[in-house]
Amino acid sequence: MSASDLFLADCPARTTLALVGDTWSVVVIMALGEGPRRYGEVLERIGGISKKMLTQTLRRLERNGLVDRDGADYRLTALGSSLLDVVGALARWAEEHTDALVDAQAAA
Amino acid sequence: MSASDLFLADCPARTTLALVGDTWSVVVIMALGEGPRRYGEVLERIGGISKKMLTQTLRRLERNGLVDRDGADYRLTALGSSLLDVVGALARWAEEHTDALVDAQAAA
DNA sequence: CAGTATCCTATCGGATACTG
DNA sequence: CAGTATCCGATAGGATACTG
Repeated sequence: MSASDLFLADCPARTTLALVGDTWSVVVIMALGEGPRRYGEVLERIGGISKKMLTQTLRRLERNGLVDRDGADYRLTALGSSLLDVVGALARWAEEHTDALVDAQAAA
Repeated sequence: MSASDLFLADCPARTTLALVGDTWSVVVIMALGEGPRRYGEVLERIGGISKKMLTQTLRRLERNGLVDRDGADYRLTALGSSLLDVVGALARWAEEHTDALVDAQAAA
């Protein structure tokens, strides 16, 4: 079914998955999904992120072509926007199922 | 728009996001999405995963109510299945946009 | 077969202080 | 304002060997 098999070790899709496999990428993408933002705006929008991690996350997203940068102005690229939908679904799931997750943890 | 705001630092959805914020959770969920599997089957299905990480990932998913366990038989719970759709979309995105990602990295 | 135990390195991520 | 530099602890993750 899949052209490239996610279950293969050398599959590039694995690398791609790793892109969102960290604490902040998803949240930063969501933040920029609201529109172009300046560094300081993103920093304020996202509670708890440090300047270090914000810079680091933005640089990686930029390096992977998901974010476009002009000085301190950041915005999603077309590629980044296409990820926004997927990531949005993930965030929505997270928000909707938080109770169930918390319950499960408590029961364990 | 969102009941719980993903951008707030103390939002439980953040914790939930962290659940898939690692290398293996998504792949393991995809693997179990194909049906109930035994430990060794999952290990063989997923290239490159170590026994240590498989066990660790399965335990965490179990603790969070996404995976049900009976001895060495594992399967997704209803909650886990609901995540499968979302995670599937993510995996599909990863597979579809691999080329663009690779190009972007090369250009950088 | 299904793990556990141990060791090791790399990365994650926060705190703080500094710079142009 | 928009970072960079440095230090620190915690976790991720691989390799290998061992156990019932």
